[in-house]
Amino acid sequence: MLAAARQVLAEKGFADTTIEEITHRAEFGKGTLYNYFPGGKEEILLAVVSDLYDGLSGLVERSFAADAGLPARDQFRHFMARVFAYFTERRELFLILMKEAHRMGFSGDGERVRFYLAQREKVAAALLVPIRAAIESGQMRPLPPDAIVHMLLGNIQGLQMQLALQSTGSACDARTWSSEEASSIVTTILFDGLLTDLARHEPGSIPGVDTHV
Amino acid sequence: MLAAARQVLAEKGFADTTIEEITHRAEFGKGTLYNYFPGGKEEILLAVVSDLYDGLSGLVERSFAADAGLPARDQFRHFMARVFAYFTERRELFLILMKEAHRMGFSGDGERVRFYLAQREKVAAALLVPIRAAIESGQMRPLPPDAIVHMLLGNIQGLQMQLALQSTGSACDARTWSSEEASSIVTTILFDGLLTDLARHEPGSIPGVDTHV
DNA sequence: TCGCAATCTGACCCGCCAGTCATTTCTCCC
DNA sequence: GGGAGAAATGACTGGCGGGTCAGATTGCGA
Repeated sequence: MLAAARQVLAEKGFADTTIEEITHRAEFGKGTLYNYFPGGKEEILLAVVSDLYDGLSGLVERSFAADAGLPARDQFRHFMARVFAYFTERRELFLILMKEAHRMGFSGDGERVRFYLAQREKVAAALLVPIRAAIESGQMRPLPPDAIVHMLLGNIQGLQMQLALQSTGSACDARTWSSEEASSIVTTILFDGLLTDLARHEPGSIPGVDTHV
Repeated sequence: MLAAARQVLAEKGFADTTIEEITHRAEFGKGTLYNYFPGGKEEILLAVVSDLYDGLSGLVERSFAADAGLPARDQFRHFMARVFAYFTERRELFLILMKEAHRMGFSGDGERVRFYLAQREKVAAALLVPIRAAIESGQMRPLPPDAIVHMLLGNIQGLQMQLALQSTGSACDARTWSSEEASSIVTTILFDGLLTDLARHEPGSIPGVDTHV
């Protein structure tokens, strides 16, 4: 039942998904769905999203547990390759993330927003552990860990979008990347930075800003 | 009219927006909207999104033009601060980006996908110019420019989401960042990398990957 | 085999809203 | 002022889909 909902939600998005399509694909009657999910469409969306984030935070925990002891850089590179692979095999999860999950955070409905934040927190909390560890062991620059989490997630999403879009025909010019290449690139940028050594001044301090145009 | 549509779309999202609410807020009759936008709801969404991306790519061009001659690092730091400020002042644009723009890229409808890619291309093309320049001048690591674009956009979105969510009450523990702080953090990570010098081995090469768990 | 409860079912109801179009209001030129 | 064309209007309609509930089906224990 959840599987059917996941499929349809990924294909059409919440708004265009009809209860009938879900139940039909699950080979159930419409009323049955309301036995399991009295809250109707809304509740089933929440269940699917909650599942999704559980899967993600589980992946975070398993990945870093498997790589305990390795240098931080390798831990994160492996982790990202696994995330890319995970979403590549489960396209529908990524689509739901894109289409529905994020928009919940901005829905204006306090209830939903709290739910969304709680979901996101699952993943963020799991990621904070290895980040804090890497900072404490002196391998990672002591920047605000939350910021690192958000950038990491943003990067993954950005590249994953690129990977997803390139498969949607389109893409015209760009060559395509495998998830290994993608994770290498992300890791290089994140850990080593974009600057060449030539242009590097004094990494380690956050310089001040004056940016008024 | 577009302004009204922008407001309502930002508040409610495409699916929950009614034509009546747009026209009412614009102080027009419903029929009038169909004079200007015969394509109805769909067409008005496209118009708003197209506007949005024009604004963004304009910002890219203006920002880098204003900073021509500065080191790449400063150009990009200023640029990001401007983007954060831009979206902070125009919350509704960011909300539309979150709620509607991205999902178009995965809508399954070829027409929409092509439109979305064209919009995104506007911004990507504008960003490629300074990135290529920075690589050619030896200031930036010679990674695939498209990848850099996507990561940059992903980072901006990730942090901007954080900025937006922290204002939505919530946020519990985390302290809040200004757009200057945010852009400093992003710049530091992007340009200098996460590694401390201690842990840095040989920046400049992209190491191979073997990531099968 | 029967009876009862738990589960399933889908026809139906009802509110909602995109899009239409006959009518009214504006505008501008003679 | 008058008239013709353009622009604006909003009551109306058709259909669509979320949610309900009375009845059908199943499963199980006696």
